[in-house]
Amino acid sequence: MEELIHKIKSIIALSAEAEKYFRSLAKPMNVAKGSILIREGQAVNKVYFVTDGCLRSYCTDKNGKEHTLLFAIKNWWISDYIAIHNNEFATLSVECLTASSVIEFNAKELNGILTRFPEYEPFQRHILERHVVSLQKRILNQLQLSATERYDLFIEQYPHTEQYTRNYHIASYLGITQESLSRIRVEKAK
Amino acid sequence: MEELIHKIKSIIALSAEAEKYFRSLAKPMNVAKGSILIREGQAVNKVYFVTDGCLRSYCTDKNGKEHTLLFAIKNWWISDYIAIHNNEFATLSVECLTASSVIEFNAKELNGILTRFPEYEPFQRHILERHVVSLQKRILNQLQLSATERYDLFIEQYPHTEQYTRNYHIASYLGITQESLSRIRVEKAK
DNA sequence: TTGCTTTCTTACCATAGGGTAAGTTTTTCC
DNA sequence: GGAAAAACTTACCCTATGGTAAGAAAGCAA
Repeated sequence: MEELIHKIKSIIALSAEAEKYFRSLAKPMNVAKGSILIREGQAVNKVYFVTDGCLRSYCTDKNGKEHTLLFAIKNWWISDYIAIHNNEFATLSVECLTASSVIEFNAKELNGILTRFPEYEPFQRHILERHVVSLQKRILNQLQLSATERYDLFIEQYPHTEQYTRNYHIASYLGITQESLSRIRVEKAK
Repeated sequence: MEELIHKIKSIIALSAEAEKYFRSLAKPMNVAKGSILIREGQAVNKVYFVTDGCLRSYCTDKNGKEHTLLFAIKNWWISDYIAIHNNEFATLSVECLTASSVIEFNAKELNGILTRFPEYEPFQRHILERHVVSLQKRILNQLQLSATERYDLFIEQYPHTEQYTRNYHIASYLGITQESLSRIRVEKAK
């Protein structure tokens, strides 16, 4: 929690009052491995800030195959923003991959802070801009890199994440099958 | 221009003063087909709002192959946000696919409006949120759909865009070769 | 219109990655 | 610690998409 506050203060000047309000919305919690924080098809009204551990958001396609949109590690936010933005039911699930600590916020309340304390806006903007940049890079990587190159990049970008994730979590993030990832690993080991 | 102002006013209450300032930053211009507004490797300090026509942003990979990140049609913004956010030289180019009308803004100046008129923040947030949602959907589509399905979706999402674009523009957006797209079209025609 | 250039199509074969299923290893949990 | 479950690997063959190159069509310029 203190780290998050500190992070916010590094971006904006947070008044004592706004800080107090922000803290009143925050609900720190520990979540067990395997917990589902957001479930496909249900209403979404929470967003999570990860203080420790690793979570992922994923969707399930018509054949029952899972596709990972995001791994969230320390200092990332995770939720189903598509559902929140469009005011729809979740099309994504958010799953806890290892025992983690998160701070839960009610999405509407967290948005409300922007009305009450407009000084908070630049922080939110910072988060969103960073998010846009990382999504754009992901798309460009998907378009131009081979599966092996994407895997190498994943290892580089999420250095300690592999220990928390199953093989098929990573495969479903890279857009390949678990078996292909296994083959890639064999090749790399040589 | 009026449409953009109108759009802003539908999201936020824009004071007369802020509107005046906003207008002072806007530089409407007509651009010819084939113009390059942002060039890979150069400094980026402009963002463009499309009022008419069609543009695209793309990168060129190590083999000289182009990959389209975005088609921008009426009412979309386009630039190299990766470069702007990271304060780097452009890794993307922005090209005009048909004679178009755009409004040019200096990126820093446009950002400055947020400092001067914090009331503008929610509009910027709206743009960014919409952008995040559309990028996330694109990634999920890329992960779960076949080339044919992605093409169908493209036709649906960009209904009149095909007339402005070359075959290889669309192919490079879908993540396939021009030849594959050609084959897909033949199949669909049957 | 005529020719030149660019784009699109098509035929051929090549290859990255997918699917299945069996076997192996690792993890879980009692 | 040991049985059961889950995850991972491997061998086999399959399919979607890629690459090349040649030819056809469309766009453009004079």
